[in-house]
This record gives sequence, C-alpha cells and structure tokens, in this order.
Amino acid sequence: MSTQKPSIPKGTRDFSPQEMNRRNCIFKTIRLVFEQFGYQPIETPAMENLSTLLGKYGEEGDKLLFKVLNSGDFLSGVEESELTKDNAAALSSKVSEKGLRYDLTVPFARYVVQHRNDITFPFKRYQIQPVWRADRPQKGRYREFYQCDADVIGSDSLINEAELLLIADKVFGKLGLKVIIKLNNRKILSGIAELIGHADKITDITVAIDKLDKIGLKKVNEELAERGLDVDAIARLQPVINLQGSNAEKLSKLSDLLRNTADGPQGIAEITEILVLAGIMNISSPVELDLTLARGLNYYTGAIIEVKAADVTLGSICGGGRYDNLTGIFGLPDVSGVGISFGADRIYDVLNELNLFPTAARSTTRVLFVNFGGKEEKLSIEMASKLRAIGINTEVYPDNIKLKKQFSYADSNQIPWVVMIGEQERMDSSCILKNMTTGQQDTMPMGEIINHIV
RNA sequence: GUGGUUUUAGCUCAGUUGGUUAGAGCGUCUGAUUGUGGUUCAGAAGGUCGCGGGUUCGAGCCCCGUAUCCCACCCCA
Repeated sequence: MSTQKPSIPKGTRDFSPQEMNRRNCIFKTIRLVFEQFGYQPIETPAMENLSTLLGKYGEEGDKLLFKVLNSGDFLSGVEESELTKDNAAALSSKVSEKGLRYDLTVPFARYVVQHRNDITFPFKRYQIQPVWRADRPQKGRYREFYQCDADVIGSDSLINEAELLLIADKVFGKLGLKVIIKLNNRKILSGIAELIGHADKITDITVAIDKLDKIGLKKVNEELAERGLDVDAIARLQPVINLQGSNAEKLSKLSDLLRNTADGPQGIAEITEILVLAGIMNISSPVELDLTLARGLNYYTGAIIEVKAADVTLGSICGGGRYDNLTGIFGLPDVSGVGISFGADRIYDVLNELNLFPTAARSTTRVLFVNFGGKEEKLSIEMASKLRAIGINTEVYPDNIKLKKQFSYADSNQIPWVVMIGEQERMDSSCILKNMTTGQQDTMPMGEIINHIV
C-alpha cells in the first residue's frame, strides 16, 4: 500500500488548539457586540445554487467562485462536440449547478426573500461563517476564510450606518486594536463622475483613485488616461483627488464642487448626517471621509465603510456599506439594507503581528488530577466532578503511568494546578496540591482545594 | 489569469566548484530521579533532500517538467 503525503488545498489552513483559542476569542468578541445591538444569528449552507451566486460579484467575482461538480454522471446531457477548451465557461454551467458561497451578503439576500413572510422588518441579523474564493493566496488572503457579518435590512435610516460604525469601534476597542474607520458614499462618487462628464466610467475612476495611496498621483492620472478619460476630464478631477483637510472642510468643498450633480448633494447630506450621529454615539476611533474608498462598488449604493488597522498594512480588516435593492434580483424590490463584515482571519493576523493576544492562548484547564490507578483513580474522578460542578475546568489524566509523564503533560499544556491523590493521601482523606508556576506543593484535606485555586 | 520566489529530520534552517556515510538548534523519546514538570547532565530515534524525468563515472547542488509555499499585479475580508 502506497502512503500518501498529507496535504490540504492551496489557501486553506489547519488551526492548532492555540490558534483556535485565539480565533474563538475574536469570534466571541464580535458575537457579543453584535448581540449587544440586537442582531440575531442565522446560518446558511456552505453551498448555494450557482444561479444564486453568479452575476452578483461582477465578471471577476464569477471567476473566483468555487463550483461543485454535479454528482453522478455529470457529463450526461453534454455533447462530445462541446468538450473543447474554449467552451469551458459554457460547459461549467452544464456540469455544475452548485457553488461555495463567496460572501455572506448575497446568501443573506436570498434568505430574506425566501423567508420574507417569517421575517419582521427591519431585520437585524448576524452571521459568522466561512466563505470561499478561488483567488490566488498571498499575504492576508486565503481561499477559505471567515466573515462575520451584521446587516440591517428593511430600514433606510442612517442611524443604522452610524450604529455599524459604533459596532466596529466597539469590537476593535475590545480587541485592543487601534483602527481608522473610513467612510465614503457611492452617490458622491457618482457625482464626481458626472462632474467630469464620464458618468459611465464611475468604476474606472474609482478603481484608479483607490490606488492613490499606493502608486501616487502621477500614476493614478496615467491610469485614468489608460482607462479612457480625456485630458480635460482628468484635469477636472484633480481638485477632487487633492481634497485635503478635516471632514467638515472636505464636505464643504465637495458640496460646492458637486452642487449641480444629480447624486452628489444627496451623498454629502448622508455622510454629514452619519458623522453627526457618530458624534453623538461617542465613537472613539477616528472616522475619516475618504473619497478614494471604492469597495464593493458592484452593489453598494450609499455609504461605503472600511476599517483599517492603524499600525499595520494588511488590506482592510472590515468593510461594508448600504445596498439598495439587493433583494430585487430575487424578486423583492425596494428593500434597502446596510451591513458590515469583519474579516476574522485578517484581524487574527493583525493581532498576531502586534502581539496583542491576551493570556487566553493556553489550555483552559485549571486543574489536572494525577492518575494513580485503582481506588485512587476512582477518588480522583469523583473529586474532579466536584470541581467541574463549581465551574473549574478539570482533567483527570487518563492513564496510570509514571508521574514524570503526567507532570510533563500539565507543564506543556500550561495547566496551573496539579492534584495528587495517591494511596497515602487516600488513607487519610487528604491530597497534595501543587502550584505549577511556583513549584510549591502542600498536603491538605480534599475539601480545601477549592479555597486555594480560586 | 500574469510575473517572481520557496521546498533538506516533527519545527526553524545550514549544506562550499557536482565527489565517500547529508548536518545544527529546538522538539520528541530513554536514563540519571520505580511518588513530581519546568532547569541540568548522558544517550537514542528520526531524512524516497517536494515529485517525475534528464545530463554525468558520480546530483541535495546542473537542465526540463510538475506540485507546493510565500510575494506582487488584478481584485478583495
């Protein structure tokens, strides 16, 4: 029998107990904050029908979908003449009708429409599940990763936007991570595109402007030209790209520039209102108006939100925005939603890089009972149950083997207390409690243990 | 999808112009200590050098292919 080298697919990862403890700490923090604001949990299947997913993320997104091959004879109904290289795209729709979810927002929209009669609007839901993208992995980019989404659907109020900013602020506050919250609005971007006479090129414009930090003004302008903008339009874009100052200053200048555009003034009014509400909510992270922010342009229609770690460059760790009519494509028009998504894996990477993980990175066991076998083992099991009953995580070593091995186990799992009940101790109803940090050990009545380890 | 890069013990990595039997640290295991871990000391186990082919008297090292890791682009959490 030939042995096989064990491996996992590209871009996926195993998580060790230590990593899981840390990851759970992130999930727990996010879940707690979501619940604090009244969001309710749902889950959706890892697989959706491809028809649900295709066409929702643009052409690029479709390519990044993991498709699931039909079970059984997946080639039935496929003509031999269709099995050609350049027919791959058309062929894939015939041999695959399911795909792994690409994000949590589209499945949520599908969920809302499908269960509309059971939902009370506005519906505030949260969802913490993995998503899959057939992307090429690199720093901070995985093919399987967790998103933690909170969305409100069925409410136009800007309070929701502000509340989501507060949620982000609270989550990162609890994690001890300094962040910058960036805010933009699709309507302002539309206004800008209209202003320079290229309303049709809003995507090209924003994609190019988005790189300002990275490649600089000169290259951005070159890219704009490559994307088909004339010299005049690029010239008229400069005042917008170069916009400086505080949020209020930027908004004031923008409001002047975009005065005569269709969407601009509305976008400015929305951002202004969100900032006012955010102010009332005492958000402690800086909230910056950033016109270069162009996330998820495919479906955002109002606010666009992004959160970046202040001390590390690692893409965005949280993003979101307002999407009008996302459910329209599934047959429920005129329902507006706004949501935010935390990238748990990137948050992990950032916390790890900054050494911000708290002490929780160890076994949660507080007490280990040494196993001496026989009557002593039985007694240890009983005592362990009593400790667990009062909320102390307790293990009994499963095998009666040499003490060296059992103490090593406690040591490498960083279990702080070890209890020994051997023959001697059993005889006089005592036990030995050892503090693994100091090395000190004392003989005491069994009932005394609790007083020492709490 | 495009470009670059990595791969040698469980882990992190050395390995000279191509030359006998491929090394270190950490970890693991055994013993010093048959009822005591973390420190110390003595010892041991552990390798198809990613995989497949080629050049050569001879390949961990050179050539070709392939997988994989990581990095950048595109795009994104």
